[in-house]
Amino acid sequence: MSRKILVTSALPYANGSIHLGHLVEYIQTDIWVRFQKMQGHTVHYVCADDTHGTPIMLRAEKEGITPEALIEGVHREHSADFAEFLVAFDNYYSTNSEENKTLSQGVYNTLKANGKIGTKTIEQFYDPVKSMFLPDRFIKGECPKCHAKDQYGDSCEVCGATYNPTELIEAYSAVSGAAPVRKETEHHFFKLSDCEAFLKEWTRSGTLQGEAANKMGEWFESGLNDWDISRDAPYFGFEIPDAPGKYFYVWLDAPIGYMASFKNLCDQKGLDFDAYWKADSDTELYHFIGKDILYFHALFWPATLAYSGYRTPTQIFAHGFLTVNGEKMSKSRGTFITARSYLDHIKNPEYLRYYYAAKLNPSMEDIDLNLEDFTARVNSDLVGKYINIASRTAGFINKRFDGKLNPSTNNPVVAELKAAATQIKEAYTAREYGKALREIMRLSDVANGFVADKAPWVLAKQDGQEALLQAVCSDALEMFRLLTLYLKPVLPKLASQIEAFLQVEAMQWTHVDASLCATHIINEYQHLITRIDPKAIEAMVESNKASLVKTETLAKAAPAKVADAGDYITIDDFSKVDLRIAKIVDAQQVVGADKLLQLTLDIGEEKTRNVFAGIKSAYDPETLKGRLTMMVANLAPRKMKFGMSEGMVLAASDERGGPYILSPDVGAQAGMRVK
RNA sequence: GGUGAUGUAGCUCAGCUGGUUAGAGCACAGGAUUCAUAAUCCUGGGGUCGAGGGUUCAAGUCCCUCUUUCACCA
Repeated sequence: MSRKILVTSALPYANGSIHLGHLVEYIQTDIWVRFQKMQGHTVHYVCADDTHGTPIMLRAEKEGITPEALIEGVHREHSADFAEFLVAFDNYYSTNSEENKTLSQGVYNTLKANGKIGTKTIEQFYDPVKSMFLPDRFIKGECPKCHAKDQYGDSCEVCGATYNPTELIEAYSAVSGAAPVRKETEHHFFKLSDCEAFLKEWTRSGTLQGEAANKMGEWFESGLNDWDISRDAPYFGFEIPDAPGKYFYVWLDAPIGYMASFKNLCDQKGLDFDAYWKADSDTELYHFIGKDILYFHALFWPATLAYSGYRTPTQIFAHGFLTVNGEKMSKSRGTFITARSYLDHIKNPEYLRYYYAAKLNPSMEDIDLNLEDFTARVNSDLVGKYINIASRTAGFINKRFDGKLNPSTNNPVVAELKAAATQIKEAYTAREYGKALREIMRLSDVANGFVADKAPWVLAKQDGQEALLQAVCSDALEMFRLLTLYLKPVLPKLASQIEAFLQVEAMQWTHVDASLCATHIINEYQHLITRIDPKAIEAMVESNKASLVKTETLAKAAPAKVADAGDYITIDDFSKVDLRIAKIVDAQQVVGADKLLQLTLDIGEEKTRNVFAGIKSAYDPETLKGRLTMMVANLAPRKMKFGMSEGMVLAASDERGGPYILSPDVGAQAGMRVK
């Protein structure tokens, strides 16, 4: 019976590149989707970039572009990465879309009509310079436990303590450096506490893995709190319909992005959206996610759907994280490897797909990418065992029989391979990819054993054994065909090359029962896959270290020589320089200037100062507005091409980089003398 | 700190509801073979199953304590 299945992977945040950790999920999902499609089911696989929120807004600002331009560039990059890793989405969309806006607002309105939305006035940190509320991550300060400096607002990276941003000592805004103030604001909440009975029932209905259900139990025990779903302007996202200046928290519209992406696909393909999302839908809906976002997908998401009139997910499949060489991915060790870097060095994405598949199971355990093991395993399994079966037998068929096959009837090894189909199918279905591949490799060993046993190279030298030689090699290629079919969800590109080589149609699971029959003609065998050169791995790791090492080397470069004895100045000499803390009230591009920005500085005088600073190469004017820095206030005014410059802003630079303007510590005020 | 998971041969991992001398692949050693872009086949060495205690006729598998690593704490 053909099933109708909608599958999603979590939406990657449009704030960075896809790396090997992300790919665990997309490869896991893609394999499952390809497998289900091979079964003849109707499957749609959708995803999108998650584009909203403060980090995106601030990054765009820092880069001097609009958020829309930022996410468009990232979308292009992400799409290319996924395509090259053979992750075959039926639609890869964006949460910043009309469909998503309409759906999000619709969900909100229905929740509200159902009495599930409330408002509460809360107190939050506010950046008075930037005029915006600050997420915890953007508040830094001294850890209240171990007194480490510059720790984030939620936890300390030095001692591991967790706390509220209110507990930070000498808190400051990571955006402007200003001391945050407490400010009241009204927020909208989704009354999750009202949904407890529903969620307890839903959790128990087979929708979650065992470990995930345990985790849920823990959350139920500590009690469900209402969920804060609004954020104040400025915020990059969707405005709440009946609350001007309030926006949906990114985590509200992100999962709705699954629906929006599918809606967009429906409009392209003429599919029935409601058939998949209406409350009593008989289609299946599966979300693949990382264990870190279980909370959002197992609590908020089903509750949101249930109380806004939609169906809930059939199952949530959570996976663990990726470690590299047994440790967390690390930039300094060169193991923080981007998808692009892998493609540049290793080139073949199917190696990684194979390795991940060999490691994946249905649990939430972390999986390890051991680079030596990766090389050994791919080379041995794929090249040594699997491909070798064709490589060692196709030559005889091509050279001696013009590509014509003539298999035996009743080969027991072929029968064994066919009999394994059910077991392999069950393993894929249950996301037991490791188990499936172990079985397939065991069968490859059996096939190689068959070839060794029949020794076609001996038959080839004996007169009168032509028929047997042809049968042995034909049977080996039939085994190769079956193995390829079993591996196709994992190695789709290689499988299609092999389909061309064997001259067979695109393989479906039912083709297990087919056979390469007598007189079938195959193409000339060409070597399909090469071994991984360990040097490529080394080069990849090195290049990911590169940027960091470069910085280190530069840092070690001799700093400018400070002073020779005799070149000292006196304190009086120094006092001649009137250094002041200046607030950058305004910053503008200077038309016609290559290096200059025009700054309007407040140093506590009645009038602001106009200063031209040669920092255009390093700063976007927008990010400077509101910042505090330091200037020389008593430098003689100088007429420049673009106007009068009434002072000088100080900035650091040498061959290692720059210019970097200075920032005073928290507490400094515009106009204070620096001495 | 609390909670969930995790620790099985050098490496990466299987071991279902407890049941004969604990398995696989890779790596390693010996042999065979030479069709295959050094691939394949056969044989072998190697583990007090994180530590300690308990339940049981019987525990890697159940219970308790400690410990390793990872994650989550909205």
